[in-house]
Amino acid sequence: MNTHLERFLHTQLNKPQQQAVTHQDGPLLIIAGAGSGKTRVITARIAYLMHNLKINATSIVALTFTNKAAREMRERITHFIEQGPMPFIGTFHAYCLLMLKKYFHEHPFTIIDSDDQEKIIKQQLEKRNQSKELSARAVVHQLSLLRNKYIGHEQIKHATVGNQVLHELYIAYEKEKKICNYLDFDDLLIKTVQLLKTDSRFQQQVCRQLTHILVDEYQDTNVIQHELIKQLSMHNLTGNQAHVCVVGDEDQSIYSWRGATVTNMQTFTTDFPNTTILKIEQNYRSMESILAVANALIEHNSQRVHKILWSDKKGKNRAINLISGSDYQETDRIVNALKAFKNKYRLSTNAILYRTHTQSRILEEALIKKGVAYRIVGGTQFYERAEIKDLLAYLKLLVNPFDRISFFRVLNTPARGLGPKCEELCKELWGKEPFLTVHELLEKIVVDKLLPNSKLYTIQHFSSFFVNLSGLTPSTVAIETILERTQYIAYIKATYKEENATERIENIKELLSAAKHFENEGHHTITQFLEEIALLNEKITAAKESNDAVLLMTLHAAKGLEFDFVCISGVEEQILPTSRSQHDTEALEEERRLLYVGITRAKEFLILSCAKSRFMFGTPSRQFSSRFFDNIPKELLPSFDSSYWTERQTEQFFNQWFAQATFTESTQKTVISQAAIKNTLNANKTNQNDVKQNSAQAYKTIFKKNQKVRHPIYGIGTIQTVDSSSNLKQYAEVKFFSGVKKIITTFLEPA
DNA sequence: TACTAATTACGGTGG
DNA sequence: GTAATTAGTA
Ligand SMILES: Nc1ncnc2c1ncn2[C@@H]1O[C@H](COP(=O)(O)OP(=O)(O)OP(=O)(O)O)[C@@H](O)[C@H]1O
Repeated sequence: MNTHLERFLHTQLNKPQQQAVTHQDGPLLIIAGAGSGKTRVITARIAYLMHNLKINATSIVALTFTNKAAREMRERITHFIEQGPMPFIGTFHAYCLLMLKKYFHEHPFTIIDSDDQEKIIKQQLEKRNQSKELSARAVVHQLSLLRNKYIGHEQIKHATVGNQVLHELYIAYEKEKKICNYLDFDDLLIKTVQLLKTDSRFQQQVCRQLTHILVDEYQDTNVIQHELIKQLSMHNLTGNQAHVCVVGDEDQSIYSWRGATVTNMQTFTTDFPNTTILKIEQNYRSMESILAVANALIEHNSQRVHKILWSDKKGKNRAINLISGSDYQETDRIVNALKAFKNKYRLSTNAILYRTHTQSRILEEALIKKGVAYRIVGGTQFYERAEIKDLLAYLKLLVNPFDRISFFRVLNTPARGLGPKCEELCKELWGKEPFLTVHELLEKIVVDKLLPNSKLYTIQHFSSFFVNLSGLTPSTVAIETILERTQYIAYIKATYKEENATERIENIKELLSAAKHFENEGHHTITQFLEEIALLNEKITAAKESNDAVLLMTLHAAKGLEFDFVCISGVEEQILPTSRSQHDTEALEEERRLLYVGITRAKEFLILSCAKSRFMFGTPSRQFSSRFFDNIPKELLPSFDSSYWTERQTEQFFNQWFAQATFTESTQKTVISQAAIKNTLNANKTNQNDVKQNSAQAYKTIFKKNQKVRHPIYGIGTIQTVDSSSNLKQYAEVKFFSGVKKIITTFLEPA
């Protein structure tokens, strides 16, 4: 018996949690607020099942929607289960892929991402001369919603009746995928559910041993995932329904844009009769002053069941609203805050969260400049980079010779004279004979001499790239051979500038080391490699968590995680809530939940940050603080406008906030707002030296007419005139978005 | 016919 | 800032 676990069960869980962990009769639905220990229940329950009830690892499956949340679960479980087999813990998509890989062998398949989906639709739209009026992206999204909402091809098709265009596009899209042996992400779920319903052998193999199913973040599941759980629970050998345990929080539902519906939680009891419902309202994560902010905010949503979370962690003044003059200033302030907190907390317990990936760029710049280690989670992802996609396309062709998207991607990359005309010819031939492989098609072009001789030689050369390689070739060999034969590195060097080229070559090396990594794990062939990376988006780094770094990620990605210090950047109108949700109450409520999720990630300290101006799509824009601030009483969330603070003052501010807050456990009466304001005011009077020092330093920077410069408040501008007549100060007239301003050059830096 | 350089369009959260 | 598109050239 694992005494560590025993002790944990008795001392580290409250009553409802214990009940949830040990519950054995029928389905279980746990509705509990943020930070109330839902994930802890799931992980402890898995450990309990394995240790106390001696359930096999293979009989347990734990699912969730995002990679990050899945990883969090997996890591927490390793605290209980050090060795021996682990149950499957991962995303719905990963689980379905695994099942298809193991038990579905009718034909090999290639997994396509949303880029590829858009390409297929775009082609269809072009065929129909509608590529101008409809965006491929919108169509893909539309189809995805339907395919996640309706079960089975017929139902989906039926759902498109009434929209002739969508109907036809759906049919054409499905047909194209079939010809190319493609499965998109939605298909992983669709196919699995379909097989579970119709293929008794598949059903047997998948469900035979399955007796316990656990789902985290249930509020973010969509109809087909709900159906999957149902199917999975029905067919094990015991003849009884598998034990289903799901946990969720309606207030954290942030994926409705991809079909997630809290209805799944509301109707859970009807789909799973005799469900026991448990509720937990104690929050163990956040200081109560942070939780108060979250509670106040979420109260403003109309579509929710009233609940108030409470916390025992007494700490005052832990949440503030920080206002900056510009986005650049905002990032500087954030870095300052990080530096102040660094002494107590490891960097990796800090996170900067934002609404959109694009916001990360400017943060990244500031962090590099100030030498703070950081790690961006998600974002422009490794496997989305052009050079990686090119190489993977060659590899995918080895595995699936019907893969047209990959074929057209590499046919003329590196450029070899097989341009649009050649592409046109291929499409025409495939129109006539859809079931030709890429190689058969090229063969036909050569044999029938459908292009001038010089081109035919090029085609033969292209075909020779694939000779002696197959899906069974070891990954590294295949990658190296393709690199060699296509002269890909030389092409990169010739096409891109020095820096850019080396970066791309680095990425290619990274891909090679990922291949080596998987070879060492026993996935030797290129087929296996592609399967392994199909659902990945980040690169594989050997020592992932070892280097301590601040985490940067979207609010969506942060769900299910927790950090000592959280800073949410860009809490502004147009960003959070996003401009697209302005007039849609439901969408606005989801934005509010998104902020709620962000706030409730913080354990000790929280900054909601906004700037008065920001570069949006390359142009500067006046920003207004988010309407959500109006939902939070000022007493709970004091505001500080830092627009005119010097760096010294900023440091002092954060140091003081931090120092004061750390001893709030004792009766602490001064509120930070007073103390901090006093402090900043004093600093303003006494810190003249700062300015002088700065000016002496900055005077060395020579500013010229037409030079692009950056100002902490006005952002980027162009110098019109420079006035160096005074020997104390240098002035410059700078043209900003907001107009021409006369500025002391001390405040400028080259942009 | 294809390549290169210049111009223009576009931009949300994830698997 | 990037990707797709377009105009101009080999
Ligand atoms: N009974 C408990 N006693 C002490 N600490 C607890 C208890 N239950 C949970 N915690 C701690 O509270 C924090 C939040 O728990 P957990 O992440 O499981 O919550 P959650 O409900 O999954 O949160 P969210 O829904 O926000 O993702 C964790 O640090 C966890 O270790």
